[in-house]
Amino acid sequence: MKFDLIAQDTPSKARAGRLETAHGTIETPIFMPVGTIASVKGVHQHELTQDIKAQIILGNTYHLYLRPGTDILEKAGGLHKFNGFDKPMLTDSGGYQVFSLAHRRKIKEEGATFSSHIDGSKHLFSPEGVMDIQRKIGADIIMAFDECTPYPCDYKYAKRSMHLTHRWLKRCWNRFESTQPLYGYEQALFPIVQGSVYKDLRKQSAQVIASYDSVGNAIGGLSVGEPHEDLYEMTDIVCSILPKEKPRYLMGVGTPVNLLECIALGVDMFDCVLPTRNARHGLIYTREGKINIKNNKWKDDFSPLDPAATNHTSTFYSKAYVRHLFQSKELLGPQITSIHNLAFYLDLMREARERIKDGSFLTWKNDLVTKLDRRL
RNA sequence: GGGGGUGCGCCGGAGUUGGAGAGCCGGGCCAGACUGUAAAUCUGGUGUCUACGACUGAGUAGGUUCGAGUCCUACCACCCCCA
Repeated sequence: MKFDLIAQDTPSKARAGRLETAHGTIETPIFMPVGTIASVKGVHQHELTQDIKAQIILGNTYHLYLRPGTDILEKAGGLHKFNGFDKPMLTDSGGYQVFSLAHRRKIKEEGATFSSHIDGSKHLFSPEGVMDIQRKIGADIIMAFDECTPYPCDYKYAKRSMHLTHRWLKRCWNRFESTQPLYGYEQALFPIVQGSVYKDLRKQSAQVIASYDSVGNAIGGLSVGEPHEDLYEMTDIVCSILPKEKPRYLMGVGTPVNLLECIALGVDMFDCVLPTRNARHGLIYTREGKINIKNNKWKDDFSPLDPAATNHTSTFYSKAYVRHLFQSKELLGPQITSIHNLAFYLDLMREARERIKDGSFLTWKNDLVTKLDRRL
């Protein structure tokens, strides 16, 4: 797996690059739709690849381990074969579930013990075990097992947690290095920076993560409720330390404005549930701001969801029709808005790449942020 | 034509020895929230007004009572049974 930087913006720190994987090339900056349970909720693989041209999607180790289970995924020949998505995939390690299912787990040096949210059964997630599971799932990019700390998080806890994440990383790395992919193509392990909102911890963590010779690096533990200024400040500090020649993945971020600002700080990869979750709840993104398609005011607006979009779904269906589908609780409604929001995010990334390459990124970004700020 | 039953919010229910009510539960409707997905979920609002307080209201019109959604009378509407 190989990453090439093909453009570097100035005076912003935005970059454009190419990450080559066994399942295809990812052009960065990129947004990766989240498909936790081997499915980007409500969106067909065909629509992902043909209509909105997603380059890579996510899966989740914790969820896939619980259901359908690694036996089934191995039998299928890996996640790509199982869900039919033949482009790159990335699996999160379950570190986020350490955060979001906090009341169902206990953290020990050995790992995290979960009681399943499905049937209550007990499971140990150790760094080694999580590497083994991700080998079996077979995503192109796999993530280290970390603790995603909550916000707020006191300094003492953040520091202790960061060190635990670093020790877990060492164990992940060793296991990863001593095992082979199961399906004949290369996998890459991305380590994750932690340190909550503390500059010194973030610097320290970034240095530790940078010392690994990984294909790419990730920034975790952000967008968990902290102010945007903290998100940007921490991202900036970490990006200044992580190696330039490797892709940087900011986990779980974010809003369209978050993405634009973080691209300007040197981030290359993003994922977030916002576009798909909001879509299912009727909130759609447009260049004019976000709108709630369920609102009464769209009932007779027969204009397309987004006439400027580059994909079929967003230009084909009208606001009034989609509002009607939501009012009627038709499944097609959330399906259309999910595709639309993802298309919006991917269009944004596409234009960002072009702007970075032609040198007009910063003014374009600033104009767009001014326009979208407070609304996205 | 005769007998019986039922009538309160946008809709459907609940609400009996007559005892505080703009007032319960669903739905609908109107809004809001959502950041490595326990989320096709959750939260709030939904009589009127001169609006941190007032006013009006239970099919309609009367009556009994300290007090009526609840009891009585007439009428109206709808439902059921008999002709």
